[in-house]
This record gives sequence, C-alpha cells and structure tokens, in this order.
Amino acid sequence: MSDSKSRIIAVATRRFAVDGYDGTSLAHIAGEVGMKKPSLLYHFPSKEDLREAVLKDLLERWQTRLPEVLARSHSGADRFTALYDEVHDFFEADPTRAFLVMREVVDRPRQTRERLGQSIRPWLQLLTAAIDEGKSAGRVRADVDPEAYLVQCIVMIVGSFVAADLGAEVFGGRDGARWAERQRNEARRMAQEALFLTKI
Amino acid sequence: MSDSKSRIIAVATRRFAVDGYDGTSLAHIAGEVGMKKPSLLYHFPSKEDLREAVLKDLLERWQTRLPEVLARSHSGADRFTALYDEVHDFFEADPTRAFLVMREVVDRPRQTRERLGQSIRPWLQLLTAAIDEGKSAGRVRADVDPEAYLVQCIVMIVGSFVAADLGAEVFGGRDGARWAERQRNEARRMAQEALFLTKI
DNA sequence: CGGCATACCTACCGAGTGGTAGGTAAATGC
DNA sequence: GCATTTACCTACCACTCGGTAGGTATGCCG
Repeated sequence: MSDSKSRIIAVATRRFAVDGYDGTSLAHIAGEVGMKKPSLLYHFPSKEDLREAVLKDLLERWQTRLPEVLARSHSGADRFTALYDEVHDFFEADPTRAFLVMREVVDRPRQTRERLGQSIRPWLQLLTAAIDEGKSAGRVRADVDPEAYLVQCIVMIVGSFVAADLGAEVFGGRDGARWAERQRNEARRMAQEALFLTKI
Repeated sequence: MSDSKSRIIAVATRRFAVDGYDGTSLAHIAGEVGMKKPSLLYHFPSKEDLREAVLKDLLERWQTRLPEVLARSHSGADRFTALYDEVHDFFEADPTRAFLVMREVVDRPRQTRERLGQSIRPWLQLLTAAIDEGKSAGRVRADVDPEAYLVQCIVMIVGSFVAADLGAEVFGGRDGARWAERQRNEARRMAQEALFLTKI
C-alpha cells in the first residue's frame, strides 16, 4: 500500500474514532495528512470507500495478531490469561480502536455485525470448544454459557476503554493512570472468577 | 412540559440513538413529530439545547427509578440481584437508551463523564459501601475492587444491548430472542460469581 | 524523445445543514 | 373587546458537505 494511502487510513481511523464518521469531513482528514480533499478522493473514490478501508485495516491487524498468541499459549488458565491480556493489549496499543469498534457497532448494527462476526467467529468457536473441554475436565464452572460469556468478555474489554474516562471521573479523582489499571485488573479478575472453579 | 416538547424529545431520543447526533437533522425530527423545522426551534432554541434536553430527560427517568428499588430490596445477594435486574430492565424497557448513553460517552467523553458521573456517583458510592460491608461479613470476595467492579457492571449491562446483534450474528443463528436472554443471564451470572464467595 | 500513469492541484456544483426573519391564526388575560 | 402570548408557518441565508471537472508537474517505459 502506498505511503499516502496508509497515512490517510491512519488519520481517518483516529478522526472517525474521535469525531465519528458523520462528524468528520474529508477536507479535515486531507488537511491533517497534508493534501487537499480531491487528492484524498483520488486514493479513495468515496468517503464510504475510506470507511471500508479503515475497518478492513483494523480487522487485518487483528487477524494477524491473534494466531501467534493462540500458538504460543499453553492450556487452561494460562491460556486464558494470555489471551485475555492479548485482546486487551490490542486495544490498549491504540485506544482509538476501541472507540472505532464501538462506533461501528452503534452506527451500523446490521452491516457491522456481519463484518465483525465473520472476523471473530473462528476464534470464538475455538474458544467455545476450549471452555467446553474445561468443563469436562472440571476446571470450568458447569453453568458457564460459553458463547454468551465470550461475547461479554469482549464487551468488558472494549467497554473498559470507552468507559475509562467515566470511571476516572466518578472515583479516580486525579489518579487517572491508576484508574485505568484498576479497571483492567478488575475486568480480568471478573472474567477469570466467572469462568474457573478453582482460584488461580 | 408541553405535549409538543415531550413528543420532540421522544422522537429526538430515538433518532439520536439510532442515527447519532450528527447523523440526525432537525428537519427530520420535526417531520416525524409532525411540524416544520422552525417550529421545533421555537421549542428548543438550538440543536445543542435539544441534545441537552434529551440527555436530561433520560437521566431524570433514571433518577426516579432507582430509589424505589434501593428502598424495596433487602440486603446481600437479594439486593444485588434486584438492583442488577432493575438496571438491566431500565435499558431493556427502551434499548435505544443504551445506544444513546453509549453514543454520548463516545461522542463527548469530557462533557458526558461529568454529567453522567454526577448522576450515578451517589448510587455507586452507596453500593461501594455495601460491597465493603459484604467483605467484612465474609459474603464478598476480598479481592474485589468495588469501584472498578461497579463501573464494569454498568459496562456489561449497557454493552450487552449494544452487542446484542453481534452475538446473535456470531452464534444465535435464527434464534435472536433466546440469544438476548442468554446474554442477559450470563452477564448477571458473571457479575454475581465475581462478587460473592458463596454460590447462590 | 513521445506516450502514459501517478499524484497532486484549483475551481466549482448541487444538496443539505442549522438557524433567522417575519408573518399568521388561535387561544389567553385583563 | 383589545393586547399579548403561544405555536406554528413560508421564505430565506450563510455555510459546509461529498463529489466532479479539468488542469499540471513529475517520473517511468518504449
């Protein structure tokens, strides 16, 4: 991909995440990249095409990240922690990703659910099987609903970034950085405790 | 409040939730109400004023709902379940509320966190105290971070509505209604299991 | 060298936006 | 009965938007 194209995508990703699709104009994106609007439209024929490219870029980064972790990690609680942290780190590396995903889901529920669904279905099915296996082995609580549990884990991770400011406002006071860490740890603890029978 | 005003707020709430603030025009809202744009602007001097009124209306409904529950409910696990369900029901009664809240948080993190924070702080502080009390009594796990836990509960509830379509797509197949129920039960189970020491 | 693609530009267009000016018909208050 | 307020309207304005037309400088390929 040409340098200009990837720079446009980088800028558009951030602007879409912060100001939303409707709230971002092509002229602003172009200006931030260092060109004029028609030049941007030379690379992406329409705003909708740009949106598509931004989403595709995000999903590709996701797709290339996860397989490594699944291969690296062991089994049981180890694997769970590694995976959970990896997903969290993916969004922590660039928190605008969480906002972008949340916006896409809210802006276009129909289109996004198919696109996102297609992208994460293989992983969720794999993890569902792992949870069922854990149940048989007696490591995992019997009353876990694997599919619903996994979706809710994603909700917790993505939501924790979106709600980070809110939590810091209500409780954190001045200690914003610490709050993010507390929320991260608590979310992981909740996910763990709700899954495994034995304390880790 | 006049009939026109409340009808405008009702329509605007839904449109803001579905299409977003930037994606909704005053003319469309007015048309749906059955009047023209200038007539709407007679009731709300600016679009921003309307946004404010929509948010205020939502928060007021919230404020009037919760006290009853806190008064009604008993203590311990009972209270927890009643409260959790009540919050869930508040959003289930009109799922656009969840979308609206999520949009507000994403669209204006700074302004919203103060507004929402102010509105829920009393309840969260009250519940924080209840959790600490539960810890002393040995009902609640010692390693719970009450504040982070409560914020994460809100994230789970609101997020479960926003992500409902997504989960149904990945797993539910045709069985959409059942999926919503599964996700609700699992979220509550996760919150419960992560809080209490003894099984309920 | 000529022919062509790349990557940008200025200038412009029609549609739609939030908001205003000014008018009107009906209800309300004295 | 008359003045005022309420609640709507038509017509309009300035502006921004996504997108197009058409031009230009640069660099590559035969």
